[in-house]
Amino acid sequence: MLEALPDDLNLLLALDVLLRERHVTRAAKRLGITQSAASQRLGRLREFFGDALLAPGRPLLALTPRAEALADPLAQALASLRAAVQAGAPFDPATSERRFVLLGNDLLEAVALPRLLPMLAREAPYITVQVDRAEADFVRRLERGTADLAFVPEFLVPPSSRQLRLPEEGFVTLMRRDHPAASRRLTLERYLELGHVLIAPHGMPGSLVDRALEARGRRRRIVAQVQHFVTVPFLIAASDLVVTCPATVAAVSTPFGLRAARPPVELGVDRSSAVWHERVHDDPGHRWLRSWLSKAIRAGAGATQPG
DNA sequence: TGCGACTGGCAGTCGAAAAG
DNA sequence: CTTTTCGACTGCCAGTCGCA
Repeated sequence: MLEALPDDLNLLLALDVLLRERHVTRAAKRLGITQSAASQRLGRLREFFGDALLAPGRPLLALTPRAEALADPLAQALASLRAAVQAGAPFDPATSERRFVLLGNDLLEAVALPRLLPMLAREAPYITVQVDRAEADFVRRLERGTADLAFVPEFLVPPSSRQLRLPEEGFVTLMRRDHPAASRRLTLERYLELGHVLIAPHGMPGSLVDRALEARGRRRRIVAQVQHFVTVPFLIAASDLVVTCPATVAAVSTPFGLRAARPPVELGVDRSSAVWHERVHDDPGHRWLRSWLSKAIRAGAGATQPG
């Protein structure tokens, strides 16, 4: 009879990594073992499950149906196990070698990391932080435990999730300081005559501005669409294009000497949240991360307002 | 009975070579 | 280029034996 679990539970850790990477060499690096050792673990897993699990493919190995069926339950089980182990263990930031995975956009990297990293150097020198792009599957990644926190628009937060609301912030329209429109009040008619940059992070729902304009039966001319916030100041400073964006973008654009104007359409405020899964709510390490986040938010409150 | 030394089996690692 | 296989080596662990 097939045993329920392999004798060596490290095999399941290896399987989890192999199914994620779909590449024996890369999985070996992540596991901290040699490629041949990873290959041998895969061999034992194949024998245990009586299935190839990973079939030859390019550029990545292909998951068999059995492996597809195993991937999610295995990831969730391991995530629960890690959470259980971590919940029972004291968390000391001074000695912890934990890695936190944050999901967000490049603005998170530009704004949060410069505050976070000096604090880590001071209080938690062995902890590492990885920022991945927040995409439509962020809920699944939190569930699976492959991410710790996601920074997303509030309307995307699932009702069941734990969340910390980030400070609301207004929108501004940015243009270069000597832009022909910079010296006059930005009316709706003038706004619609301009060429616009649309920031549309990959995989996330689209533009608040265009929805607001559409409600009034108007349309703007989008000349360029980009995925990243921090590249926008370069575009704006070097062209006659304008961008309408959260005020934080203006705050990180200071070196470019851009002019921030009040958008001529009512956009309300930008509401975002930091979201995490119930499973890690009581985890001491996760609590520590969130307490830092709360402090950083309070310290950084009061973003740039349009002038 | 407890302790330390020794031994054999097993699993894991590495480097090299073969295969696809 | 990547994966698989093979042989040599190493470390761990359980079992055995001798000794106090």
